[in-house]
Amino acid sequence: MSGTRGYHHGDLRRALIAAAVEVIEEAGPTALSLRDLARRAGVSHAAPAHHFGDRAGLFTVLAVQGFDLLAETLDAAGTDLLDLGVGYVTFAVRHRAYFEVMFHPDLYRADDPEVRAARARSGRALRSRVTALTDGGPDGQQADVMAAWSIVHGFATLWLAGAFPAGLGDDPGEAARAVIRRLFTPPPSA
Amino acid sequence: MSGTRGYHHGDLRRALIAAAVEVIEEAGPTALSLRDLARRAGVSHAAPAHHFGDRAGLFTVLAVQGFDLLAETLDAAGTDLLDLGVGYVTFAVRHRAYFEVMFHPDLYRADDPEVRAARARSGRALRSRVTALTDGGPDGQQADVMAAWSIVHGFATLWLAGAFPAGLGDDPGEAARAVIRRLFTPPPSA
DNA sequence: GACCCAATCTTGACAGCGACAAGATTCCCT
DNA sequence: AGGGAATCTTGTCGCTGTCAAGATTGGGTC
Repeated sequence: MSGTRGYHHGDLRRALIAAAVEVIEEAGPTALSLRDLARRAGVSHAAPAHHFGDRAGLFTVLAVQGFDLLAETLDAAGTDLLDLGVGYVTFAVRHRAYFEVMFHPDLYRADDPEVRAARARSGRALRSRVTALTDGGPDGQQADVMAAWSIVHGFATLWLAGAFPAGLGDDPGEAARAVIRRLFTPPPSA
Repeated sequence: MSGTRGYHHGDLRRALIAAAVEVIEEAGPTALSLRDLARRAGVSHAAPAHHFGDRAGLFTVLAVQGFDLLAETLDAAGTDLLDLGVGYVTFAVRHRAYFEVMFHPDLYRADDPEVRAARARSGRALRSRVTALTDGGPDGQQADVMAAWSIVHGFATLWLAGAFPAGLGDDPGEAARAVIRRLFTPPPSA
């Protein structure tokens, strides 16, 4: 499994995934082509089909890995609600390729058992952390989670789409901090 | 310009845009094919190229129309900050096709002058309404706008992606109201 | 160590797509 | 009535995903 020589690649699956992440990072999921990935890995044009079945199969694998990575990130985030949110935004920007795939269910098989499980893991991570850090009533807990999720997800999405005005610097985590602070707290009246 | 008979379609541009919105609504922007649109409109496969140049040209037109539609929606929204947010979410769900295109700049020519102008219009609408409804200091105004935008945009995106748990009903506006309430206000302690 | 099966990868082919070029048809204005 | 411009068609090219069939190799068993 040392190199790419020989009939068998040896580590093709991993190589294809790595190349896919790179391509998506640079040009978005739409630009991803199985034939291009095969070319980059130095294998024939139909080799990827064996590992992923089809294009949706590859995206399905990426979605699973992405949700697992997000769950780990959230579990490892700081104990503060702000740090948790910054962790979410940082994940989206650092692992942009995974993030974009994860929240475009039309790209992959969203009802795949592994996807459901991975998504449930990251959902549990987010939910447990938020509910532990807010004191909304029993009725308000779900709305608290949704609010926290919405504000960080919206920030990440808008940041990645380049929708925010220029001049915010290049540290999304820092910019996100000032925004997330508005959640659950009245604005600092001047 | 009565029907589709004759060499000239008469209203092809509008028909193609309408068909595009329909397709995107059902299957996402990725599924859109110029040849399919031509088929639906009953014209030859190369007819769309004359009106939009290429695929990105069509998405560019949709982005312009979408940002203008959003600007109108925000201008017409209620005077409350909650109503403004509900208006944003309602726009995203009702005009899902436009919304998805608008915030995927890799689909269209984001630096197109008309796009810039339309985006500026909707940006101004959002900014002016939010700053009028919050009392954050001069330094905090930008963060206030970004926070409001983030929470409604995140809610809309997650709702459209089917990321929220089931059982929230089918009225995104109502569900959004409980979430947006968390902005700038402490949670209702039980 | 020889053998066989399954996993892996290749070759070949097909239909659909975006894009471009060149020609046909029609509208509109003078 | 005539002519230019706008609109639409036909034909073609390379690219893509997907399927089928064959070639090669690794790993386990006797």
